[in-house]
Order: sequence, then structure tokens, then C-alpha cells
Amino acid sequence: MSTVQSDPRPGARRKSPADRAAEVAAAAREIALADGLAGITLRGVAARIGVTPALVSHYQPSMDVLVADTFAAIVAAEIGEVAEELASCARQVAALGALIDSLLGPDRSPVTALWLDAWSFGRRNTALAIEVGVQMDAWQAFVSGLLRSGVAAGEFTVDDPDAVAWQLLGIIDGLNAHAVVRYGHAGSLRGLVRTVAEHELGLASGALGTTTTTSMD
Amino acid sequence: MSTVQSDPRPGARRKSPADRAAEVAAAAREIALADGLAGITLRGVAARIGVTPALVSHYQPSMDVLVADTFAAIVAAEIGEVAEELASCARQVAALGALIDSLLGPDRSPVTALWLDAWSFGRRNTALAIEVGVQMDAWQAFVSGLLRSGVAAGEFTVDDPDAVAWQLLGIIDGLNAHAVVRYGHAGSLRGLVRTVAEHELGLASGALGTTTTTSMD
DNA sequence: TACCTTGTTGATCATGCGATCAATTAACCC
DNA sequence: GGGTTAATTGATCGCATGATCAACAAGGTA
Repeated sequence: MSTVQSDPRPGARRKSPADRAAEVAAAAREIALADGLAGITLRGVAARIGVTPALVSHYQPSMDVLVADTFAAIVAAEIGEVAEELASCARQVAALGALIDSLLGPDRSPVTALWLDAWSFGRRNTALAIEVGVQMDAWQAFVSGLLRSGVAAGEFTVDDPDAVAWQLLGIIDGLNAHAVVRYGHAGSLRGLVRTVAEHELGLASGALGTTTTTSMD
Repeated sequence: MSTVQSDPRPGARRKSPADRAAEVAAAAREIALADGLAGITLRGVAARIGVTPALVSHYQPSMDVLVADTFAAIVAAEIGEVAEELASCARQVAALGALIDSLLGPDRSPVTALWLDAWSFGRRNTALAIEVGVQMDAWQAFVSGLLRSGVAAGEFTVDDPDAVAWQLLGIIDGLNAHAVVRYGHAGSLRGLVRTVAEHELGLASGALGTTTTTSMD
């Protein structure tokens, strides 16, 4: 992931700017996922790749930007992964169910914690605030696109796909946040989100697939 | 609010430990609501009450504790206010509707932002993390109590009031978070939460009161 | 009024952060 | 192999934070 390409020259410590930049970015991502955005520090990143703080500083306009870019990279990558994962679904109903499963899965803690950090730090880091907006919009666009596809395919109906997308993402984020802060994971809450989605889309109960549902069934 | 009680002695600068502590706490609360938990700083609090940083330090075991206590005080006060506000409701259904209105009202930004800070900072501040847990549990207990009262009164049925309380709070927090970070306020989302609540409680649509609902109706 | 308790101060320390820059030296090219 | 480019370093600055403590002085008390 960190462009480790064989590296022909023996004992070579110097790297091309592109490689170094990639290395810095990768280190920042790893730190962010492990210790949160607050863990991304000049000296911390430098130490992780065995380099002087000055060098890290040299490859970034400012730490605020590095933090913002790191957040954006992680979230964007995740959107890509989820999109790819959902591409195999024949019907949009199935894709939506898979999306909910994915976003409320057992391994969400790191990314959810990252979002919590971003929401909080965004008030003191303009670059990050902008990136938070961009990534939230990206998620919203992805989900609303999914909804529109489903409507186009005649699988369900939605009055306002944009609004419903925001609602679903809001609910999911809230449940995930609670799960990260107070519980282990939010898997048991999938049923609730499914129910909400089914209601919003005018689907029958269970149309989005069923695991062990939480509430009344 | 900051115990300004007349103060008989003229030109008195000295205050009793209790008064000073209250003054410090009040200043911390004001700062937290205005600038977030990150704004609570030794020198900042000191400057606000016209006092030396050393004095503020003198009245608190550590800044981490002051931050945690400030967060707890604000949230606890809000729970108290909401509880009092809901006490006038004759039926629990009305109380639940009022609760949703209150928690998704137009002036939620400061408190929601505070929660976001707390969730994020809790990873680096043990005292705060504990307080976050306590206050989340307090809210959960309040809501589940409300649900149990409604069940006892025969107004609706809930299989697992504890779980449903967590779900409702999770949804509300998520929508509020999105509203704070990306939108003005979450008022237009009340309809969604009402719908979820009605579904969870086996109520008819509109049973929790209606404002302009968002989705399909 | 003199004393003594104690709330309060000023100075100071230690820490961690981001950022800068001349000097170094590795790596490439001719 | 020598020269040149530029990646990298070490040293150092400036700033903000939390925390400590001897010294001071306000204010109640005898």
C-alpha cells in the first residue's frame, strides 16, 4: 500500500517526492485509524516512517491539510469499496440491504470514530471542515443515487431521494456513534434501519432482507 | 447564574472557595457552549473571570476533570429542564412527542456540538469518557422510563423499552449531528423520528402529533 | 489595632506542538 | 569519477498548553 516497489538501489534511503508523499499519507492514514485524527502529529508521522519531522513538514503545506487529506482519503476509499461491493447486486433492493449491513457491520469502529473526530475537529480546522462537507455529500450522492436507481427500476418509490438519503445516513451515523462510544458494535440495530428504510420506500416488511431483527416482528 | 449574590463587603475581591468554584464552573460552561470543549483552557477560564491561571488550577484537580465536569453539568441540566418541561404532559404519548420536538428543536446546535466534542475527546480524557457514559445512560434511563410509563398506562406497547430508548436516542443524535455539521437545524426531521417511534410503539400514524412531516404521508 | 488564616498572585517550569532554514549528503548524470 | 541536483537532516524558533510554589495581602478575629 505504501508503494514499497522492490527498490533496486541497495541501501537507498532517499525516495522520490511522490513515493515519500505517498509514504507520509499512508502513515497518516494508519495513525488516524489507530489513534484518531488527534494522533496525526508532525513528529508522530515522522517517527512512523523513520524520518525527521522537517521532512514531513516539507511534504505538506500544513498539518491541518494533512489531517483533512487523510480523513478524505480514508472516507473516499471506503465509499469506493462499498460501491464496488454493491456492484454485484442485481437488484437495488438487495444493494440497499447490503449497504445497511455494510455500514452497520462489526468493524465500523475505526471509521466511525474518525467521523466523530472530524465533526469535532472541523470547528478548528477549516480544511477539514470543507473535506467533511465534501465526503458527507459524496455519501449522500451515493445513497440517493442508489435510491433513484431503485425507483427507475420500479423496485420501490421515494418522494424525495435526497432527503431520504440524508435521513438514512443520519440514522446510521447516530447508531454507529452510540455503538462506538457505549457499546461494542451496532449489528443488532440493522433491523431498525431496515425497518425505517422499508417504510420510507414503501416496501413490505423484510423486503430488504432479514437478519435477527431487534424490534417488533 | 454565577452566584453574584449582592456581596456586602465593598471592593471585595476575595471570594469563598464555594463561590469561586461555582464561578469557575460557570465560566467553563459558557466557554464550552460557545467554543466547544477545546475552548476550555486554564488561561481562558481565568481570563473570563478576571483571575490568574494559578487560581483556576487551584480549584480543580486537573483540566481534564474540569472539562468532564463541565460537560456533565450542561447535559445533566438539560435533562432536568426537559424532564420538567415534560412533567406537564398528561399522557406519555404527548410527552414523547414533546421530547422529540425538544430534542430536534432549532436551538440544539450548541449542545449537539458539545456531544460531538465529548465523543471525540473522550478517547484522550478518561474522566470525560466516564462522564459521557454516565450522561448517555442518564438519557437512556429517562427515555426508557418514559416508555415504561406509557406501557404501564396502557397507551402503547414496547417489547424492550431499553433497546428502543437507545435506538431513538441514537437516531436523534445522528440526525442532530448531521444537522449541526451540514445543515442549519434538524426540525424537518422530526417527522421521521415520530414515524420511527410510532412504529416501535405500535401506534397509529400521527399519534405522536404532527408538524410538517418529511416523508410519505 | 494587631494578628493570623487563607484566598490570590507572579514567576517559572516542563511539555508538546507546528514551522523554518542553512547545512549536509545521497543519488543521479554526463 | 567528478560535478550537480535535491532529498534529508539537525538545530532552533515561537507558541500554547497544564502545572507548581514561594510570596503576598485581604479579611475575619481576638
